[in-house]
Amino acid sequence: MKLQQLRFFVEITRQELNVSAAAERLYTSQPGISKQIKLLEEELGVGLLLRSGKHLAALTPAGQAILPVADQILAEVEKIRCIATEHKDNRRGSLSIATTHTQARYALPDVIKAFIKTYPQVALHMHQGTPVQISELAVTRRVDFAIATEALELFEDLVMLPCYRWNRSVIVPRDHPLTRASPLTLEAVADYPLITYVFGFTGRSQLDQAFNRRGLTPRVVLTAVDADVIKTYVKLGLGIGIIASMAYDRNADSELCSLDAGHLFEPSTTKIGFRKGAFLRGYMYNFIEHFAPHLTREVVEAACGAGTREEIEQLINTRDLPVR
Amino acid sequence: MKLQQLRFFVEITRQELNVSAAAERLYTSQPGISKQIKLLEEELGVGLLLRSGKHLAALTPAGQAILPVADQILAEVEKIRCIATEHKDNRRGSLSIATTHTQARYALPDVIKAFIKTYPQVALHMHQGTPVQISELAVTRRVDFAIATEALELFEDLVMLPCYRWNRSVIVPRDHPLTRASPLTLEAVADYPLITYVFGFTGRSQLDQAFNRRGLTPRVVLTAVDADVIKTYVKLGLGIGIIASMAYDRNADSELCSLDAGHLFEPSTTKIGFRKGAFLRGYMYNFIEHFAPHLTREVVEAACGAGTREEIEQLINTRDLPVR
DNA sequence: CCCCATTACGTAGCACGTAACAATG
DNA sequence: CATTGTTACGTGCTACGTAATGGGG
Repeated sequence: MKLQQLRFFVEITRQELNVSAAAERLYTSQPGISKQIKLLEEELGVGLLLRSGKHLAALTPAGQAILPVADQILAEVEKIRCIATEHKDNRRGSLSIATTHTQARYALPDVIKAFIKTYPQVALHMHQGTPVQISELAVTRRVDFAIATEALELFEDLVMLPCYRWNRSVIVPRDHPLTRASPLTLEAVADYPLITYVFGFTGRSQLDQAFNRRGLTPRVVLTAVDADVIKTYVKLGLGIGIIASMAYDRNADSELCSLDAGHLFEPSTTKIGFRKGAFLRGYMYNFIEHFAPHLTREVVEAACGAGTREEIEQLINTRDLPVR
Repeated sequence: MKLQQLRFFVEITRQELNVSAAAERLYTSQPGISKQIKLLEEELGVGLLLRSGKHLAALTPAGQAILPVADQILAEVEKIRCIATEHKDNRRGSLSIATTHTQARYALPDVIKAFIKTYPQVALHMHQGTPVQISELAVTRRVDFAIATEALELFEDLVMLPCYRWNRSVIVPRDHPLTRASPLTLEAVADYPLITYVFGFTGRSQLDQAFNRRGLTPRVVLTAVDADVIKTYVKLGLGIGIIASMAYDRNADSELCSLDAGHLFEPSTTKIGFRKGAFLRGYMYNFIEHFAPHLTREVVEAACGAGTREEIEQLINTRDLPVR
């Protein structure tokens, strides 16, 4: 058995059983892959792929059972490489982060800036996507970290650490009637056409929950994935916006007025997630701690050692999180 | 990176950094290993082994970090082989069991007999040793199962499933005064010179505990690892014996009398253990279930999935175990 | 008829073994 | 001086690429 053979096998399944595509992705020839797979099957004495005529149709039961193990092996080979690099030069490497617009635009810049300054030799890669896409990137090891408020908990293979809590503000054009409503109530907010996040983004679920619980059905006229778009349409007078408080910038958004709505909604928690069993470089621990000071290396390592999410929750009490 | 290189590296550490010994054990040449290690270090860009003069002195920090990952990879390669064999022919294979004399001689024979009959193509290997040796064999994957009453719980890397409970009998020569003591008491037992198991074997700790709790210090004149030896010396009149009840055979031991002592001692629990993450062949599940009928495949799989020992205890209530 | 997997075949690279060498206790 | 690790070198194997073949949709 060769590591290559496992690599070939895994890649074929990743490419939906298309050997040619796998060959291309691995920069090798398609007959080479074909042959190695055949050799592997021969050595194991059992077929891995079902051939129907001249193309691959499915995995055999053996193939299905072996695939996750092969995948795991390849991940651990990477882990060895990673450990080696860490010991060779712990200031050089790369860091891939997948996150949503909100985090990338409003929560991360300061951290990233400081990080680049501390680790100029670490290549940073930022990926953006929906919470589900982000999580999948982390699960499939294409990024080191996923940072998001939603969806991370859906993936069993992610270690997920709460970073900070935040709440929302209602943003309205200057001298909008709501600026005089004091205190601000859900009912008052529900009176106006609403512009907010798309479902599945940036704590949208908590938002809906709050209205539902009060039996209110706000008139949502427009949804967007990011606060910048929302603010733009609020400025156009199409409605009032509800966005994460951190997304309001007093200077840049001087045409708008921000009304704190922290008392109207349950706070949301932004989390950082990474694949279980991943090897974290020294600078990765450092990044996490920059982003969420309570997540020291010790805490993160303890959380990795913990088996279940309940154990992690015991380690990190959500109520103690910093609030933004 | 090649699997061989990892194999070489792991084997060198297993052989206490002796490359020649590793070469011998892997049926290859020592220069070959030397070179591959060098290549591996070169590829990773970091030393794995510290050379002092002309022999290896220690692992570098990188080597220490990489070793367990390499070991894990090799284990998973084996796992793949194992899965393949299972799918190829699920009645053929091998089963290695490490256990103590007591289990091998008195608890296992029936199970083994039935097993061999069901799976004539499975090569059975029985290893004997102290509970600690047995556990280590399982941890280092040299055997599939460890079966013992003691020590298994000391090894974090073992999944450990309770199989049955048992208690002790006092064995005495025919027409010994104790045969007329009714009911049998600890005090009465402590009056006579005692022959029983060596410490660390076959529930010896529970035995000591019982006496201690009553402030008794029995006069132990002889200890042995197995009941056969104990019985021999009891027959010679050197003292009375305390052995696992199952070790008394009415026919073979007709010169001796067995007095049930179940009311004097806490029952002991015999467990079966195997390395975490191991792939269990179909016949292995079958073996376990033969040995401990409550450990069905479903229960065992659930226990493997469970993270902690507490979770396993919830699955398998010790008080519901069969008693022998 | 195009796409895709397999077979055939040649080559370049490399893993491994033998032999010689060096260092250590 | 015996043991052990490294260097040198030759060879046989094999992984991989190119070209040709064959089946399916």
